[in-house]
Amino acid sequence: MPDTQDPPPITGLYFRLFNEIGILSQLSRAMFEARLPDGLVLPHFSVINHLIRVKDGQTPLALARAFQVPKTSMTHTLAGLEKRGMVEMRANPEDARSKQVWLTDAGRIFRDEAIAGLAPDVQEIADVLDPAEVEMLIGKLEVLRKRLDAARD
Amino acid sequence: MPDTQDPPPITGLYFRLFNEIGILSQLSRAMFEARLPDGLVLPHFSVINHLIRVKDGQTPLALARAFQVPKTSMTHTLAGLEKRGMVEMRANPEDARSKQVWLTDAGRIFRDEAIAGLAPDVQEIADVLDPAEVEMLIGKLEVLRKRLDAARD
DNA sequence: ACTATATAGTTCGATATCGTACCAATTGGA
DNA sequence: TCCAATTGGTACGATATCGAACTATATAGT
Repeated sequence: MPDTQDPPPITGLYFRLFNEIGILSQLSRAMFEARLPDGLVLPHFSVINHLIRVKDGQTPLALARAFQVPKTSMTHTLAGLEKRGMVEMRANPEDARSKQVWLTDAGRIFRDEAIAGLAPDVQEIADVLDPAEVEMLIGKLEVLRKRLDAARD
Repeated sequence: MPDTQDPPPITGLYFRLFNEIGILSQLSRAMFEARLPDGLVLPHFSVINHLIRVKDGQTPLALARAFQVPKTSMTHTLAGLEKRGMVEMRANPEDARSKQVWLTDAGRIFRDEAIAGLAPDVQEIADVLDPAEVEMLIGKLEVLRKRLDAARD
């Protein structure tokens, strides 16, 4: 049997951090999706929310980049949204290879209802972590994300 | 067109937090998996690592609970590990319905090599976030996780 | 002891994710 | 003006994830 070494303690620390992040991602996603209409998952909501917060009429590729997912994944997500009437895909008048993604009324309603349904959950979380702490957390996590981002290829 | 309301600012803050967590989970997982042998993904590593850190001989159900995944997902992960000779599944002498998961030498070697291969990445991250900050982050995230955990069913 | 219920694990089907390969349109030199 | 390289998007295949239903064993109540 090979002797198995413990990793350097520092490495273990960072492992724990990413493990915690992974579990939280999984738990929060599951909680979130439990509130969404059947067949819709987090990326569906995220895309709709992004189109409202930033602007609609964006191209699929721009959305894929915004969410750091492969463009094939975005194609799939958009197909689901279009099938359910949440968005409309139109030709891009500026580039015939490309398309534009436009929100529909159903899409806006879906987003409003999802946010409203989530409010109780958010309240529970606010009980254990106050807004100032959340701000601080977001700041640290952003630093981390930008670092990982820069390290990609 | 229905008028779309912005969510209360507080809700938006928590949204940003979970969004950041989700993106980090995705990025760190992708980076990690790029270092693993072909066909092995994060859950494979995580299970092996857990068996070493805690103890092997655990049942599939115990592992599923430790990772907060459905038992069907664990069955799938373990099947992949067994196919690659990283673990051995044996009957549980205490309960004929159940099994035990034991590490093999190949499993231990796989884990050591994965950790070694990851060291450079960890170093890069340590450059932007020192260990004390990481400790603090982990603490806050744990509070959050326990809250979400308690809210499940 | 017997039966109802609970538990451990797998099988199966649906959907998500993502890499490779492909097509069509665009762009940037010669 | 061509043609090569690039870019936007999709089709397809492999694998991951997970819920529902199923089998086998264990346990609890009578």
